[in-house]
Amino acid sequence: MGIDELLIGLNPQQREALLYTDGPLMVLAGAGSGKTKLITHKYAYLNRKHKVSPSSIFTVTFTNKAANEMRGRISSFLSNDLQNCWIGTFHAQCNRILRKEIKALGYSPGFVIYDQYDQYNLIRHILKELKIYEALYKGVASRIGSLKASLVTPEDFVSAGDGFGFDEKLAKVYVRYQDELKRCNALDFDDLIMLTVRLFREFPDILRNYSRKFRHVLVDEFQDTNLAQYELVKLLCSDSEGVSVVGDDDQSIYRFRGAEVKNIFKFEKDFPGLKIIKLEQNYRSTRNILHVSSSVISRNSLRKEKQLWTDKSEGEKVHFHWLPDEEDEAKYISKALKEIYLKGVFGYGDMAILYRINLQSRALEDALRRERIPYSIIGGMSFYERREIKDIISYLKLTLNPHDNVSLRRTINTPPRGIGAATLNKIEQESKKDGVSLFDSIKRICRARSSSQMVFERLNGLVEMLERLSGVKKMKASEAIKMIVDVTGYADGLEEDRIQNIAEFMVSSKADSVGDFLDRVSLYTRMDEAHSEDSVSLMTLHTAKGLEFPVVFIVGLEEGLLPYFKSLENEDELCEERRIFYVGMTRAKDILCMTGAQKRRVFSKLQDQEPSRFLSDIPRDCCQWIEKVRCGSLREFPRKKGNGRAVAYALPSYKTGCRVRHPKWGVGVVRDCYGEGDDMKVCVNFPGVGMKRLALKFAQLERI
DNA sequence: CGAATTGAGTTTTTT
DNA sequence: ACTCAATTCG
Repeated sequence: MGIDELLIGLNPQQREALLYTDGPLMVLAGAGSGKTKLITHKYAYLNRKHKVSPSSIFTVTFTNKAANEMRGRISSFLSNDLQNCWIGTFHAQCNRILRKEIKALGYSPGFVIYDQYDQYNLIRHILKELKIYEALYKGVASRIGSLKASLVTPEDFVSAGDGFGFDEKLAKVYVRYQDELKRCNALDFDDLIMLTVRLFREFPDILRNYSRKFRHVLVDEFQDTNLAQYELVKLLCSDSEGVSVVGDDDQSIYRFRGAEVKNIFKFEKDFPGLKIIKLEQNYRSTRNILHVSSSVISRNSLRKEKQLWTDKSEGEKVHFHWLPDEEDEAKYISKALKEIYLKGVFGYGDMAILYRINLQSRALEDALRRERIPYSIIGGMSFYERREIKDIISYLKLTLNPHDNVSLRRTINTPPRGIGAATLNKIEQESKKDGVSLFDSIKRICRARSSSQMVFERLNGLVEMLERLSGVKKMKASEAIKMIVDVTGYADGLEEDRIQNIAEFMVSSKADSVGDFLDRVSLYTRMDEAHSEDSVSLMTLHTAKGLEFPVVFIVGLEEGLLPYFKSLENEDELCEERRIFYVGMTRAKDILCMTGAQKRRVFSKLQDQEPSRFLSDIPRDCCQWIEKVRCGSLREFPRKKGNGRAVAYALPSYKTGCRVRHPKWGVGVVRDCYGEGDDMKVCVNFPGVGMKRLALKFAQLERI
C-alpha cells in the first residue's frame, strides 16, 4: 500500500493525527471513532514515509488479541515482515525486555511468571506461616498489586511509614512475598512492569539502549494505564522522536486494577507542547444508540468533553424491558434473539449479551439452551485455569526452574505418590531453616538420609523424576508435555474429558519451545479467545471493551448490579460504573436492548430490585420502554414522565411444539413463533420437507 | 495416605 | 447457591 493510500478513507481529524509527527500527541478517540484504523495506518505511515523500521516502533495494546489484530492489519499494508516488531501488551513487552536484561536485577533469565492463582497460593502460604488470618489473602493480594502498580517496593513501603496507608502486617507479608518470589525466581504480573521500570531507572545505560532503539512509541487504551505503565512509557520515549497515546477517558474501566484516568490529564503536564486531537465521528452506532449513550455518559463530571456524531441513520429505537424475574429476563432475551435471527438480517454471531458480573451468565445459559440458541461464553473459566492444565503447566515450569516452590507444592503429590502433609511439613521446615528452595531441601534430606526408608524412597523417586524431566526443556513443548504425562503417570485413572483437555493443550503448543509456550500461556488471557462465527457471545461488560456487535443486549439494569453495590458509596466508583455501562452501550451497531428484573436471587435470597439510576438519564424519545409484570399485563414505566410508549407484549398463539397441518407439506411441528398481529410468522418443521417459515396471514395452517 | 464429608466463606471487573 | 478447603474417617 502506498503512502497516499494510507490517507484515503481517513477523516480530517484522523488524517491530522496521522500526519502529526513533530512531537508528543494525544488522541482522544471516542467510542467507535476508528481508533485502531488510525493506529495501524500511523504505524504504516511511520514506516513508509519516515523509514522507521518495525523494530523501532514500540506499540502497546491492552490485550494480546488486539495486538494480533493490529499486527495482522499492519502486515496487510506493509510488505516488511513483522517478525521482529514490538507490538504487544505491556506485560508481554516487559517480559521480552526482562528475559534479556533481568540479570542486572539479580534474577535469572529463566524466571517463571506467576499468574493470579499462583500468587494467591503463595500469599496464603505466607499468611499461614505468619499466623495471619488466611482468608484475607485476596485482599492482601489486591493491596500488594496496587502497591506494585504504584511502583512502591516493599522497602519503600516499610520505610515510608504512614505514607501508603501503612499496615504493619501487610508490610510483613509484602516483604516476605517479594522475597519468596525472588527466591523462586518468579515474577508476578505486576512485577513484569515494576521491575522493568526499576531496571530502567537503576541502569540508565540499559534504558538508553531501548529508548534510542524505539524511535516511536504508540500507546493504545491509554486511559487504562496505571502509574507503573505510565512511567514506563515516559522512560521509553525519553529519546524518541515521537510518542502517540490514544485513549478515551469515558472508557476507563479498570480502576480496580490501578488504572488512572488521571494519566490523561497528567500527560498534558508532563509533555508540554502536547498536541491533542479529538476523534468525534462515530462509525459504529446508529444515531439513536449514540444519543442514548452520550446522554448517559455526559452526567459524569471530570471528563474531556466530546461531541460524538454520526452520519448514520436514526435506526431502531433503543429498547428497555423490565421483567418480573431473572428467569423471565433470560427467557425474554432468548425469544428476542431468536426473533431477530429469524428475520434473517443478523446471524447469532452478530449478537452479544453483556452483563456486569459473570454470575449472571447462568440464567441466560439455561434459557439459551432451552431455546436451542448456540452461544459461547467469552471469559469465564479459561481453558488454562482447568486443574489438569494448571498441573501440567506447573510441571513445565518446574522443568525450567526446579526452585519454583509454588509449582512444586502443587505437584508434589499430584498424581498421588505418597508424599503427604507430614512429609511436606518436614520439607518446608528444613527449607526454611536452611534458606533453600523446597527442591534443594528435598535433595538435602535424601542425601543426609535423615528420614525413614519409605519417605526416603518416595522423595528420592521424586527428585529422580524431576531431574529426568529437566531434560525436556530442550524439547518442543508438545513433546515435553507428552514426556511429562508419561513419566509422571499423570493420565492414569484420569477422567476422559480431562485427558482430552491435555491432548488439546498439547496441540495448542504448536512448535513452541517450552519457554515460549509458557510465556504464551502465562500472558494469554481468556479475553484472547476467539469468538465463534455463529453463536451468541456472552461476556461481562469489561470483556466487551474494544468489541462491537450489530445486536447488543445489556442485562441486569438494576440498582446494586449496575451500578454494582460495592461501588455505591464512592463517587469515583459510581462514575466508573457509569462508564462501564457506557462501554456496553457503545458496543452496539444497530440494535441495543436493555433489560432488568424486578426480583433477583442475590446472596441466595430473592430480592426486590430497583431499576438502575442510569436509566433515568436516558432520553425517552429514542427509546421503547416496556414493563412486564408478573400477571402479564403492561403498564407505563413509572419512574419518569416521558413519551416512551408501552407496546403490547403479544404471546405466541402457536406455541412451540404444537402440531399443524399445511395443505402442501402435511403435518409439521411448530418450532418458533414471532411477530405481532398481521406480521405473525411461524417456523414449522415438516418431517421430510424441512424447516419452513410461514406468515400466518397467508399460509393456510390448521392446528391439530 | 486418601476419600468423603462437613463446613466455612464468598460473590466485580482482569493484564 | 456454590465453591473450595479443612477435617475426619477408613
